Amino acid sequence: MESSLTISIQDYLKHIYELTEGGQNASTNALSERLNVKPASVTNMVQKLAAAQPALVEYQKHQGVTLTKEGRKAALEVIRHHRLLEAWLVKTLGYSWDEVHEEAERLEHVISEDFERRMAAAMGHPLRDPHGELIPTADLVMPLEDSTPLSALRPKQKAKIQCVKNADAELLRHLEDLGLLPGAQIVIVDYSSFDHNLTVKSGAKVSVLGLNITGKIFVDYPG
Amino acid sequence: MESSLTISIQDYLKHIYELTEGGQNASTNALSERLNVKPASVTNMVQKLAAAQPALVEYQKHQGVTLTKEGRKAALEVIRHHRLLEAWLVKTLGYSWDEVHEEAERLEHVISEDFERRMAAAMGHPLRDPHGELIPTADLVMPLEDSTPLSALRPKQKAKIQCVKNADAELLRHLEDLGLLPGAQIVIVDYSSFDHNLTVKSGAKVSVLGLNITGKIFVDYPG
DNA sequence: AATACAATTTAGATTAGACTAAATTTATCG
DNA sequence: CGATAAATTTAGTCTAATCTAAATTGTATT
Repeated sequence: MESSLTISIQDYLKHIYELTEGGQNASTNALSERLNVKPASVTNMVQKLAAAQPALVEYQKHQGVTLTKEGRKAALEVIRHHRLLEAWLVKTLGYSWDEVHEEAERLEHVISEDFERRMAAAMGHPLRDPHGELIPTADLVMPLEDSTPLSALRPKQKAKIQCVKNADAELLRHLEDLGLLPGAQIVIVDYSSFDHNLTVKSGAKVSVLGLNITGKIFVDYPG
Repeated sequence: MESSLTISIQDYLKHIYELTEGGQNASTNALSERLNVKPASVTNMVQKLAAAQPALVEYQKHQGVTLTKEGRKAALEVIRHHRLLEAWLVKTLGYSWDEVHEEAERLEHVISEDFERRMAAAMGHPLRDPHGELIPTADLVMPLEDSTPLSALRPKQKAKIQCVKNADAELLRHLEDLGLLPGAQIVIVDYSSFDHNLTVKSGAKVSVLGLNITGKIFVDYPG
């Protein structure tokens, strides 16, 4: 009985959170895509959710959904579970960063708070998961990102890859082949609007555009 | 999509398996108790299950349920997950043997076969879980128990505790306090039908009857 | 063999979460 | 500013798993 929220409510909260990070509302259509549920079903669910849990979720017809502060915490709980699990599975069972997401996706809903604490402690309370994503703290605060999007860098700048966001397994494997994992040192070779050419420290030259990239690569502020 | 069985079907199979180990059928009432579901619901579910998965489950009105060979394998899969998870959680996250059951109960339904393999490999393919229960093999065979019920021992016999079955968390804590964990050396002090008195190696004298015992303690054949 | 009790099943209702099709609202753009 | 497209919601249906209450079947006992 650790949590009275059903699995799918946790999923709704998580995806509402992710869609509202930029400050906007989460539209039923956007949620529909992410959840693989038809828009009409999302409307229905979101209406019930807002009626049943007004402390978590705010909904207005045709305006989409937002989370309350408390709702955001509930979402961060799920995200913390997910990211700790990814880190844990990579560390203790040798999962690779492209395999680990799917497994964590299922486990995140069923682990106890005790499990969460034990994992965190066993890893020394890590700040980031294997993709470099920030892990919400135990008191459910999302730390501030202290790095910069790739597109903010100028040619010749040196940087270290910090985080690879929203990439699917195939892209992750590709990036790994190229050595573009979190921690990799890179130098910006050429740069124009969306044509990011960069060289990893080893000297290999890669076109990020050539990877048909959909996610974003974040890097440390260069020193 | 690893498995097309829903969670509750897995639970039905697992409990049918456990109830039919002695060769009998599993009655709807017995299942009802274990699953915390009303008998009428069990009948209903079991009828649907047998209709939908005749390769797994056999059902006859008023005669209860049995598993086919294939059904038994499906059940052993869940039991293997459970026992590997218990071993894994105890080993890597420091869970105690009385805490670990509940967590494994939830996780057993959502881990992948890959997860199962990785755990098994990481622990060197253990034969028993923390309670001493045998872990079904990777090809889903339940190994033969090579130890003996406590009640088969005679006074003065020495033995080593191998397995503590079906005990709840409270009893497990009590047994732990007394040093009666798997691996403990014991000597049978007195014995009469159900009044098992035994002495642990350390010298403490314990009445197993006094513990109001509900599970069974299995021990190695004494040498 | 008759009766009574327990176990099991049937029948019908309920709930949650999804779906489709149709209606409505909002946005866009000549 | 009105027409059309896109997004959203409404209304009604479906399925799975449960429930309760009532009916039935099986079992034991005298």
